[in-house]
Amino acid sequence: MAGRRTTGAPGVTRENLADAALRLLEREGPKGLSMRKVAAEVGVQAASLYWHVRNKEELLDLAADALWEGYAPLPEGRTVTAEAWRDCLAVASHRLRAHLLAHANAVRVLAGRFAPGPRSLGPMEEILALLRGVGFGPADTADAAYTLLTWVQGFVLHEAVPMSAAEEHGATPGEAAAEARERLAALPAERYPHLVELAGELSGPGMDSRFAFGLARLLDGLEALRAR
Amino acid sequence: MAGRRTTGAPGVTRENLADAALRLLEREGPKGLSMRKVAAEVGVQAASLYWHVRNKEELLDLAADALWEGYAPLPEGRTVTAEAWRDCLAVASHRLRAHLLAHANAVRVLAGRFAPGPRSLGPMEEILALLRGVGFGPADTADAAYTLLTWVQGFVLHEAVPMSAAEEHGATPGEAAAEARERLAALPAERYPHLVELAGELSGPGMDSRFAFGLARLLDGLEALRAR
DNA sequence: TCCGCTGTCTAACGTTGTTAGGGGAGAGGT
DNA sequence: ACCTCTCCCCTAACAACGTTAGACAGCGGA
Repeated sequence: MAGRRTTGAPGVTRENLADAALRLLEREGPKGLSMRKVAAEVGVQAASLYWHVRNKEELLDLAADALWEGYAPLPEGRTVTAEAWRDCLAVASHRLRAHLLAHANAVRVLAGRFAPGPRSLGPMEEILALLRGVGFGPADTADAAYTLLTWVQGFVLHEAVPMSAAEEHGATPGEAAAEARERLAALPAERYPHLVELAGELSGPGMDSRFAFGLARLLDGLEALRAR
Repeated sequence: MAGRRTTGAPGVTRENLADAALRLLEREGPKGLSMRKVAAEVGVQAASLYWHVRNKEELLDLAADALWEGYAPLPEGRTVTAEAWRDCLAVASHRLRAHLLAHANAVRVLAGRFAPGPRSLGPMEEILALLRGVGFGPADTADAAYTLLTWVQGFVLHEAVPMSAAEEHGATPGEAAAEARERLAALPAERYPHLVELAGELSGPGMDSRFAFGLARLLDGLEALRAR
């Protein structure tokens, strides 16, 4: 038969459907995700999916949760010292970004869909634990974790969408960045003086350092709060 | 005839198509946006759209740009004093959030699509000007503006998606928040101890104060950088 | 008058999400 | 042995979608 699953437990389960959707998303891009293709991926006809899943919306929720499969919690046991909390939060943020960036196509489709499943709450729990563990109060912990997570996701969304779009168009990241820079520099300078001036700074491929900058500012802000 | 445009200059232009798409998005939600309906909204058959627009993707880019029509630049003229830059950045951020939140349905569809048009760069230019005006260097300005914008968009995305989804489902924001809290509280406490403990703090409808918190931390971080 | 351009139309293509209804395989009871 | 029930998949079809091809009406200029 044509399309058969390749990994994991055999049956047609909700879990396998979510995995298949994710696999398809990553392989064929956002437009390549249809019920029929997901069905084919698990070796079944499209209508059969509706036995396991209410509709496509629910499948996407499942996929959004399955995205976090294998997102390991921080190296267990070692409690976070009061001095090292900054570094711990930093590596947690970097891991978060890396994980999302590794599924750029999925991020593009599933953005804003994180919450329905328990697995997608893993990162939140991890960060909450970190903050509470070093003395932040309940309210501050909740707000700080929320700030950090929304920022990382907003950042990665901006990073992943052009990446995934460029790939779909058959361009390298470097080309895409260069084109973005040119578009900025070509703007009317009297209306957008600073954008034109900073075109080079804004559209470089140096996303790593940009992420580090934002993270440092955010952690500085949290440190100031903690110092009170 | 059935559907006719109601405002603006008469012809079928790219601009009017973008407006119609935006209007439709807000009125009927994300699934209500089809080429046929946009065409009907401007009083024309679907195929005619392709004279003005390459495809739906391009229409959405246009709409993402048109979202920023009427986003007035800050009260002109008055230069920002070195003491007031914090407040200025804060009101700029609040205006940004309010503007996005006023088009929650559109945000849900157009997320990550901000960049193609010049109008959507207005907020960026505004913030760049502010930062440069108070002494930040070129690189810091670019990174800081990027951080701020990505955070606001990530925040609003998380805020707008459940809002728009709940409305589609016919629920009030309060009900949606209560349901979210219950879902968090019902999680396995041994796997997600902090999420369960902080369910109340995390899922309250107090989005305004949560936004203010994140903004304050970010501005604190920027202030620390500037003080060096 | 004829030409070419602009902007719309009708008709159709293939694909999508989704529903209705049928059927077979296996378990369990009698 | 038979019946029945539940589970799971099937085929067939629907309306709606994005998109293309090609024809036609109105227009300005040669």
